[in-house]
Amino acid sequence: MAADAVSPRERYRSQVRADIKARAWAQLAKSGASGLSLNAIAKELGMSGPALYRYFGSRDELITELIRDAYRGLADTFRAAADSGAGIEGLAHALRRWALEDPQRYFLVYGTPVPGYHAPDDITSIAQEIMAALLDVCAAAEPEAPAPASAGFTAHLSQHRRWAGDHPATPGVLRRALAFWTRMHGVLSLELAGHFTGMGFDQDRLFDAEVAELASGR
Amino acid sequence: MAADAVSPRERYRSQVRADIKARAWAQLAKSGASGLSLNAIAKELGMSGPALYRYFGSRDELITELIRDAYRGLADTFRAAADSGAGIEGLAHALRRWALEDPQRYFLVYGTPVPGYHAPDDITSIAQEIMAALLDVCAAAEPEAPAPASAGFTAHLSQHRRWAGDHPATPGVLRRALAFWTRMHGVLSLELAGHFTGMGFDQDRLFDAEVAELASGR
DNA sequence: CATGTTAGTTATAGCTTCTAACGCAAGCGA
DNA sequence: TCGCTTGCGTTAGAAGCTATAACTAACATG
Repeated sequence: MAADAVSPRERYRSQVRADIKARAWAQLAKSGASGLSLNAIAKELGMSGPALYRYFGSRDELITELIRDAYRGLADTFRAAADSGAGIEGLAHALRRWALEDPQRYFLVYGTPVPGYHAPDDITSIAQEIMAALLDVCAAAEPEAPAPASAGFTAHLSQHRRWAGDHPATPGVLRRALAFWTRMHGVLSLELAGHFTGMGFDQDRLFDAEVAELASGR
Repeated sequence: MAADAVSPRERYRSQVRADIKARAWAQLAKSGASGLSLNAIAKELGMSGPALYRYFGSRDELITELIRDAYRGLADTFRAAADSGAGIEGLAHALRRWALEDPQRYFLVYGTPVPGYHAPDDITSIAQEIMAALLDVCAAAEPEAPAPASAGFTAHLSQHRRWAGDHPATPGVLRRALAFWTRMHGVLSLELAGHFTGMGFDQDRLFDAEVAELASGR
């Protein structure tokens, strides 16, 4: 029955944690990760600084939680796209929508690394979920075009496929998944960082062109 | 005669500025931009905190100077490669060498943007130098392969080429330069951020494969 | 030599993260 | 229902940061 009934204390606690994270996301979007201030969040919530440490042990712990949620959201987005039968183009556009929704969230996952920082294990396992969904989509896509220029590397991949876990992907699919990752990240992160602003061309079209070349096996 | 003789004061001043920047680069490589501390640098140089403000007006000013130097170094690297007749492969490997030399320096240019920050004009003009060198190399490369998948975008580029300045590049060259930028950045920044570590494959080979596909017009 | 410039100092304000010690109130078990 | 425990929030404070202000000492120039 009420085996999963949460105590009022826990209800309140998780509510406050959610409030804190909501403010943290807002600050992150406005000022970036370096501008995230626990003190400021506490004041916004009407409580005084150190109270926040009841909910998150440190600033790093809060940021790690945000990173975890970002990975989780991206994994869900990829999984939903893969399960709904989206092809490579569909997955690419789902990725771009997710990224444009909150660029700083994207950079939390794929942005500048902090030299000392190591993500906890459960985050790397979410990263594997993302890769698995990507492999699913690539495997279901059109039979791969040859791509002779990187035939050697594809052969290399067939002997170094531990990162794909137990996914039954052909070497060509592995190659395609890596190409998806590197190319989509390349065009997307430059766009999100604003390196294309003022250049005059249509950024939607650039992305679509990259997707088209990728999907056509080129 | 001694019209360009610098006074001992100026000599000393620029020497101290250089010392400060050297320490700043070291801190940056070790702890990233967020871990850069003016106080720590001052103590390392044997002077007390506020003395440093004689040389740099603020922390932001110092970081902007580092960003400027990073852009300058990348522009020089590109220019040298272009002038020595390097092809697309040569330029790509020059870029990768420069990036691996100091990953945080690369991320200073192409990493996570800080929402409020706008680079001063002289930095964006260095960015145009970089683009010009890239266009030179792409223009001198093999006659462009068709790349039919993005023919529409190439046509779009031919009408939005203000960003190329007065460079006499064909639309195909413009397209190729953009592809170089997005793809090389994609694979490089993932490598530098450590997203490939532990995946098992050879990162040199992945980069070479991406370069090969790019250079073959695919 | 006198004067102005510049590099360094200390003191201080205001911000940050984070720890420690305390009070109060809400929930839980008997 | 009573009392105990648990946990939340408080203030105080340490240690760090950026940055400014006021002052001193050394230097360069008229």
